Amino acid sequence: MVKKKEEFVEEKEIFLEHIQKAGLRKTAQRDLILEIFLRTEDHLTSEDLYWLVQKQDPSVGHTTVYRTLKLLTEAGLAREVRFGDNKTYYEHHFKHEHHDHMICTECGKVIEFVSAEIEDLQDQMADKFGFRLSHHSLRMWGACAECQQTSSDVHAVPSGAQPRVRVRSSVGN
Amino acid sequence: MVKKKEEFVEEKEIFLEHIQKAGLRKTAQRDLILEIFLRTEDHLTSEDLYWLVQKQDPSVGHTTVYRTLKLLTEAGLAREVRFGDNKTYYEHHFKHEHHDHMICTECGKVIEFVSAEIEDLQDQMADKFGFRLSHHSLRMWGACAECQQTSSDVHAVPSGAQPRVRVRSSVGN
DNA sequence: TTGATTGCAAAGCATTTGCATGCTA
DNA sequence: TAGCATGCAAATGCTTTGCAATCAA
Repeated sequence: MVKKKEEFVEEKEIFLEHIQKAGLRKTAQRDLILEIFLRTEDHLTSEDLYWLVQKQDPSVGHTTVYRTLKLLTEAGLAREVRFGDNKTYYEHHFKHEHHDHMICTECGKVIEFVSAEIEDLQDQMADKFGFRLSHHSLRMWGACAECQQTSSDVHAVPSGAQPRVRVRSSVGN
Repeated sequence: MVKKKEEFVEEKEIFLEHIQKAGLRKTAQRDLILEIFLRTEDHLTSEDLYWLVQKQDPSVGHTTVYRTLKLLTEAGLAREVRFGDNKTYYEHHFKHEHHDHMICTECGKVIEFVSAEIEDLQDQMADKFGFRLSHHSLRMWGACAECQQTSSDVHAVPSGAQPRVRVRSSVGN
């Protein structure tokens, strides 16, 4: 069973469709960038992704990675997130249900969580103002369980790709 | 009754205290910037505030406004917010209870709202992960009631100071 | 063949920093 | 008087743009 060839079929189809609808073209660079992006389950900056792409094909430039990430975002495959260090991170969006982030200001760990209750309240709040919601962002900063034990004097969010802990959770159960 | 002299007494005291504790100095520029910031109930960028300050004293530079806003934030009088146009806005923080933002992507209007229910759920979620929360940010983007009626082709958030609609609200009542 | 795509270098933009001068405490 | 504050210019860091060469359709 040849698994490799079959990975991310759906995502690639979506990308192709988006590209064609917009009258754009499929290129080797875009394919490679998409491929590597999909393989990396992490929060990546354009810079981070650029270096990963470099390993496979040193001829690809910064600009193309930036532009492709924008494309992926438009296509609904990626989502931009910011954690407060003034950089734009990208995460998978397709088939990843909407989630929010808890960011540890000591070690930089990012916990993803899903809360249907919070989403419901948000929708209710929007309704109340006649607001038609397109998207939202909830981030909570603080110290994670581990960092509360180890008292450290490092307070900056470390650079580099942010580890991702994915958690589905509702307050109730 | 001389009202003018008595405005923002508490805020100014807090600022002075902060300044002295840090071994810094009270200056005419800082006083002016604080004064104007406090008088302006809006979401302001450093740039916005700079121009307001310019009107009163053209000798004040960009840098000082930037630096002073940082100071005000440290002192707990201001809070940084971002609405997605890649600029840092500042809003009053002292004696303004924590609130969240609903941002109209058509006209740029910003609605502030407070939801105790959402805050509660956030706290519960943090507890669940042993997270000690320091602060959070919830923003919701969409089309406001007015903009849903007037179909316009303007989609960018307009530049300049963002109008602020302040609303205290809970979903329940 | 046409026009989108690429990569480089340069430009943009918001923000920060170095430094000589000015001014509080 | 000591040393923090200021304002200018220059530097920074991330992102975008102009453009000539390349390449997909």
